[in-house]
Amino acid sequence: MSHSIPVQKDADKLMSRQRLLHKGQQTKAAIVEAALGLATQIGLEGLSIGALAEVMAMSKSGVFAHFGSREELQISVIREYHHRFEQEVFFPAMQLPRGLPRLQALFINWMARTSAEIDSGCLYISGAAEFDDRPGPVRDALASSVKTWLTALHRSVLQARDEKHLSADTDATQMSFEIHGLILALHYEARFLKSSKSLNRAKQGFEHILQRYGANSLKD
Amino acid sequence: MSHSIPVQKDADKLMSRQRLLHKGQQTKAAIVEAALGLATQIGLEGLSIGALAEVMAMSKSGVFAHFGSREELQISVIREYHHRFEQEVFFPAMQLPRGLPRLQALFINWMARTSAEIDSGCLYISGAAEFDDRPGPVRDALASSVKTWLTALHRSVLQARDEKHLSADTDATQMSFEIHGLILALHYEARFLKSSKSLNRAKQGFEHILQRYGANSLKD
DNA sequence: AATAAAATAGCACGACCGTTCTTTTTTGAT
DNA sequence: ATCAAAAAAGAACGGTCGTGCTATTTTATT
Repeated sequence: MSHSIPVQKDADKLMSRQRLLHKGQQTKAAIVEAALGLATQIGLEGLSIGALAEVMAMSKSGVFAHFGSREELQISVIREYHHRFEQEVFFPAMQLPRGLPRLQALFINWMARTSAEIDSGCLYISGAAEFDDRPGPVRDALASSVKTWLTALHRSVLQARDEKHLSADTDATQMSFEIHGLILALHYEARFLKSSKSLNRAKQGFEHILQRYGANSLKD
Repeated sequence: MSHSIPVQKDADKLMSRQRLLHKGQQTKAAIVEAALGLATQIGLEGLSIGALAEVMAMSKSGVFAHFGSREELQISVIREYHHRFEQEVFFPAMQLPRGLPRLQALFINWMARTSAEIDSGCLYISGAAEFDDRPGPVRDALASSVKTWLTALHRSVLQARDEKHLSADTDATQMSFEIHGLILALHYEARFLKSSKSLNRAKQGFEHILQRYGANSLKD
């Protein structure tokens, strides 16, 4: 009440609202992080509020209140994964020049994200298997994230062609499909079959694809 | 008691034992078939005895008694899938001459099994995602089946090389890896992303791989 | 220090889970 | 037709699930 100008008052209210929600958002972020860890191990479907509460040393209802439903929790996990995928795979590659360098970086980062870490799997892959026959908002969120990423990959192939790093008749969709296959095979053989060589298999497969689509030398 | 010779009596006993177990095995087979249908839709983990009993119009305990545990039911489903995979993918291809024709048939049949049918997914793919971090007998049964099949594919590549249908320096493991990737991409994009074009993408990818590994013309 | 709001806990619910028992029905050979 | 064995049903168990409701505690502002 001691404030002189209304504008200042409104600004304070905004500030206070932010701080008011502070603690809540903080723990919610921590819950989502833990949930992401669980989901990448046992799957989005296996993710249960009870188990999550135990990990967080909280009550079930305490955890639940942050989301309002299990589906909303799952969607929050997907959004968080999307965000990390951007940070670790997409943005770093965007730093590199368009064309082959960027495309190659996307693939390398993608591989690392998919299989290099021992414990965590790829939510885009495990989630697809779980939700391919289960319509609903969770599936929609997952598919939307995946499509965003695959579109970015596709765009990067197009750019590489435009930059004359790939032959002019390159079918970008086909090439993206084949690259996607390599990642999926890497994930499958590394995570399920515990094959240690699959990272090199994927790398070499990528080389084959580059040759196939007439990639020029990187130094030109 | 009216039988004259003991040998004949023993033979009858064997017959009767077979018939004695007849009805049980019959319904068990029907249950496994229904379970396979459920598992390919909602996953091996999602498969529940209650839902299965409802589909079969039986009691939960009636269904349960045939397996003794849920894990045993899951393993039975995996065995049944393995059997059908052999029938529909492997054996038909074995009818063709060694080398490229057989390899190509394996791939074609595999594609058909994986995605052509609208409703049912591939248990080897969905199962891998579910059990890549879940040790135990179910995972073991699944991995064993998958390895048997991938080994057969690998052997077929080796034969194609031996028959001079592929270039002499063909890395069979690498080529198998790349083929596997195509199937996985097909499954992913067809089933999850509902992309109708992916079958042709996979076919063309296979052509690219054949060219890459120096496949000769099929007619020679 | 007081206060309103936000965050968390506690408790209970109905539903489904896999599994174990006991009882009934069905089967198939004599 | 008899009868033992096999198959199926029925009922109940402890457990976990997601969720709703009502306290209680914590937070951040005045």
